[in-house]
Amino acid sequence: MRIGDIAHRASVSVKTIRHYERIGILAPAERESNGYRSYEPEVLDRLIFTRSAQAIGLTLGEIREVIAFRERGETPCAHVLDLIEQRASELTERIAELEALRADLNTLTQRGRDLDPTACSPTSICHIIPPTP
Amino acid sequence: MRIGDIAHRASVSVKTIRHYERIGILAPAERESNGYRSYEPEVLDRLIFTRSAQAIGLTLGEIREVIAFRERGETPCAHVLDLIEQRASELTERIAELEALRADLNTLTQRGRDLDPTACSPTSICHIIPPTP
DNA sequence: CTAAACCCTCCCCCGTAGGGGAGAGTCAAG
DNA sequence: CTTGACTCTCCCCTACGGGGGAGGGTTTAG
Repeated sequence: MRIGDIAHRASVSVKTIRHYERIGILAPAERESNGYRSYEPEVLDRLIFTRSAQAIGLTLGEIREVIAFRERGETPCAHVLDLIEQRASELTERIAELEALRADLNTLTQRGRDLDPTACSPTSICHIIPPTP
Repeated sequence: MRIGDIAHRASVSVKTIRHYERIGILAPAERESNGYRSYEPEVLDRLIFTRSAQAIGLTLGEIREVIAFRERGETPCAHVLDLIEQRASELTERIAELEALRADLNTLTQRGRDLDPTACSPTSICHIIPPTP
C-alpha cells in the first residue's frame, strides 16, 4: 500500500502519516525501489488505534508510549488504564476550574448589566472587570 | 518610572511589558535620553486592567480591542459585556464537551478493570480503547 | 574605579498536531 | 511525448504568551 492509499483508508492526511513516522508513532516505512513508502495492512490498525486514542484525549506522545509497550511484547493495558484514570482526574479538576470561571463570568454579566456605561472612568479602562487583588 | 519599576509594581516581567508594547496593548513608551523606556503612572492602571482581564479569560488580542475603545474616547463597556457573554457561552459548550469526555473515560475505566489484559490482542494495540466508528 | 544591576535590540525557543508550499523525481494513461 | 496525479525531502508557519540568551550600552553605590 502506498502512503496515499493508507492515508485515505485511515481518514487522515498524507502529512499526518509522515508526521507520525517522524515522531515515532509509526516505524520508518519500507521503501519501494523508487523511494516511495510502502505499507503492510497492519499499519492501518495502528492508525485506527491512534485516532481512537486521540479521540479520548490521549496525546501523540502518550500514544507512542502505549505502542512502545506492544513493540516490547508487553500488553499495554495496565499503562492505558493508568493514563485513562489520570486523564479523568485531570479532567475533573479542569472542569471545576472552568465552572468557577463560568460562575465569575455570570456574575460579571449581571454586574455589566447593572452598571452605567457613562459612569465608567478611563482610569480603570472598564469598570465591569474588577481588579484582581 | 523605568520598565523594571513598573514591571515590579504590576507583578509582571520586563519581557511582558515589552511584549505588550509590541502587540499594541501599550503605546510605544517615551524614551529617556539614553534610550530607556519611561512610564507615566497611568500605564500601571492599564497593566493592572490587563491582568484582571486575562484572569477572566480574555486574550491579549481582545484586551487590545477593549483598550482601543478607550483610546478612541469611547466607553468599552458594551463591547466588554459582549465579550464576557460570548466567553461564558463558549465556556458552557466547552464544559459540556469535557463532561462528555469524562463520562467516556469513566466508562473506559470500568471497562479496563473488567477486561483481561492477557486477552488483549496486538492487532488492536490495546482492547480497552474501542475503535472510533 | 569597578562590579552589580539595569537597560537596549534581535533572534530563536517552548508545546500541539500537523498544514503550506518549494523544488524535484516518478509513473500511468492518452 | 506530454499531462496530471502521485511521491519525495526540506523548511517555514499557525495560535498563545511570553522566556532565554547573545551582545552590547548605562548607571549607581561602595
